[in-house]
Amino acid sequence: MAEQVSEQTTNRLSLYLRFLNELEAGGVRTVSSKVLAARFDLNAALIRKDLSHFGDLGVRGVGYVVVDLRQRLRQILGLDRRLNVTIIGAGNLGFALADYPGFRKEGFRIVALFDTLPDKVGRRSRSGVPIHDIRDLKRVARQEQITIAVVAVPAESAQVVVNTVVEAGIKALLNFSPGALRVPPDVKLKSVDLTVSLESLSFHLARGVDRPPRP
Amino acid sequence: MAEQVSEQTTNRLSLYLRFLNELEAGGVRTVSSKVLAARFDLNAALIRKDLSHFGDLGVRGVGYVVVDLRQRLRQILGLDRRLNVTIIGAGNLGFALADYPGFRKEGFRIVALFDTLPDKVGRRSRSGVPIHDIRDLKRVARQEQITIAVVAVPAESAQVVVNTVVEAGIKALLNFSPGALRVPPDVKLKSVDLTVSLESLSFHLARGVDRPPRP
DNA sequence: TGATGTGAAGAACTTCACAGCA
DNA sequence: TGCTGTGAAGTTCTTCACATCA
Repeated sequence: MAEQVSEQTTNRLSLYLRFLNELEAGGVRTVSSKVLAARFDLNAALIRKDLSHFGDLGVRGVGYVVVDLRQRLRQILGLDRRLNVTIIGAGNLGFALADYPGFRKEGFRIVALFDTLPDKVGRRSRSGVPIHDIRDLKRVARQEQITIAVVAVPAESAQVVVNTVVEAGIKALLNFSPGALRVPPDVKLKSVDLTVSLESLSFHLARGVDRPPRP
Repeated sequence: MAEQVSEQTTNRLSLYLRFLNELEAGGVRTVSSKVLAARFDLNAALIRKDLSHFGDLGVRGVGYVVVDLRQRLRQILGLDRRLNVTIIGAGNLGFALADYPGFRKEGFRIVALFDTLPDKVGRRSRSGVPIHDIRDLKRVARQEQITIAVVAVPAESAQVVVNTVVEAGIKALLNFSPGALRVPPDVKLKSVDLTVSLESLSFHLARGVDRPPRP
């Protein structure tokens, strides 16, 4: 239970949790690894392995008790506490993310936007998130107890911004800028590279996605 | 050279290409797998393996000729042709993506937005992308030769929208909605799940990102 | 009986180490 | 000599198969 848990397992835990939310809302009492597997097109053993990292969460012969597993997953994922998020970069993407309803749903709160442009600073996003000057990041981060930063700035300024964020003591970053960024080992950086995603699609189109599957 | 190439390899090819663009702009003649490896914090052998899937692209004792490798990668990734992209969902996120400069850079052209709301249809995004009625998807897709669709709609409508896109003959989808979506085997679906990404960060915060690295 | 938890087998991916060639 | 291309070894992740237990 104290071992390393892989990134892949972690990501799947999120998916399981989302499904458990639905099941609980629907009043379902228990769920088996088989049902979870069917839902996500995964192997049932993989789901049991994923969950077994965190103790014996299931009941033999029965499956997993929905309310219990849901609560446990929320705890494991750290969603049982307040998570204050900031978005750096009040451009189109930053604004869209600030108002993205999906974030709010699982308990994340977008508490601040940051930018450098004087005519943006002082304003608010549509949903009311205030825009601060990036120079105030450290102070605001402490005041608002921000633990996660979303970086949505142009590629050129990405590394500088990331450095600023790290200096402000924030240990978890979700980055939307392209390019290789460096962070200290105690900081967790997760990147969403939109260009890589599109190019991967282009590759599949170029190759032909319908070539015969492995023999 | 005709074998299966893994998703992971494909994604890295995009990164290599981006770096080669910089090198070519800087007038650099050749680059070794070692230099590429240092840049991306990868093993040099991995880079050689990635590239060797596509023939003998390098020169022993020298490395890779920048202009040649760049051109070859663009070809492999299917970027040597026009790639017309549509965005389904003219909400905050859809608009932000439509105007995202990173897409245009590598030759992707956002040619259309789609939505269902009558007061959005007929308008244009800031950068001038016209918004169509989703019911016209099939016609517009053919007219504009759209090969890639970006899905940025609320979770509830995602599967319906994906079905519509598939019916319109589009074989490559980049999806931003949460949840498990189904597509036929000849369609390539790539999903960016923002909630999963944030929850993965939350997990690392909860566990402590600075626990001792593997012994 | 039915579904979990898990050691062992298998598959996929990465790194090592070196032959081979400019 | 220097760097690629690649078989073999190593590592990580997934699936199989079954003992175990409610």
